[in-house]
Amino acid sequence: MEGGGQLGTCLPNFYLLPDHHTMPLPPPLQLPCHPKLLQIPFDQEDQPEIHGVMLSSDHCGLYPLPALPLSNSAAVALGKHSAAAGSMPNISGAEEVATSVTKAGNESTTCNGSTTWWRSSTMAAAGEKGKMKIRRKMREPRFCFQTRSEVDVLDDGYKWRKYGQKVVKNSLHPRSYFRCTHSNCRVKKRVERLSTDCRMVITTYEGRHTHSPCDDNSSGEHANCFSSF
DNA sequence: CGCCTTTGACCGGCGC
DNA sequence: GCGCCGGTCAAAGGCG
Repeated sequence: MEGGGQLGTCLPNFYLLPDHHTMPLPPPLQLPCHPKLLQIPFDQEDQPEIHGVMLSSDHCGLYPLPALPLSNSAAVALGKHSAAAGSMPNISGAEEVATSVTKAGNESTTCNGSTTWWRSSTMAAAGEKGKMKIRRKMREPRFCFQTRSEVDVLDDGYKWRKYGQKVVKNSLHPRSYFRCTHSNCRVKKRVERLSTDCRMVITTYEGRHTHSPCDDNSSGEHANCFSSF
């Protein structure tokens, strides 16, 4: 399964967000190694939307989890507040936390949006193939980050079921497709290794969880359960 | 026995 | 229109 060696959680459960709400966060990714980069994919050109935070140095905790109703400002402030407040011990300074937004079609190959990722959900919703094109541009929020790791699949507190693996062009390593096992939760993630550096793992989340991580871990393995969503 | 991974087939979008 | 490509499905087998 997933989640080889886990690194100890080094992040608090709460961050002060810019709108002055104290938002409980899900357990951070428990990375077996150092995440190097958290990229922020975009959304539609007319609806730019930040989906994550880019971290430029080594950290042992990230919060790209789709359960977060991150607004644009929230995503930015998440990094700034947490770093500046010194609540993330491994973050050396706020200046190392940056954000970026790219637009559709300008994605890096590591975060490249699929052309049909929305198919199953929209097909189910539409009930017929002919209506798919109408919904073509509807996108789930996505989080993409890059991690240096020996294991392919990082333990982010959620339970995933692998539903496919595909060798993609210009990549030496196959891409794996996962779906959240929680009922009524359609969050997906893709995991692949960089062809240029096999130590780097690219993880892309699509959608937002409708539940907390602890819903998937009733054993209480994750002490940082958040209960507000 | 239930849940998981594996893997080939299938489908639709997109570029030419 | 055709072929390539990425994403998903679903059957089969494995494992606890």
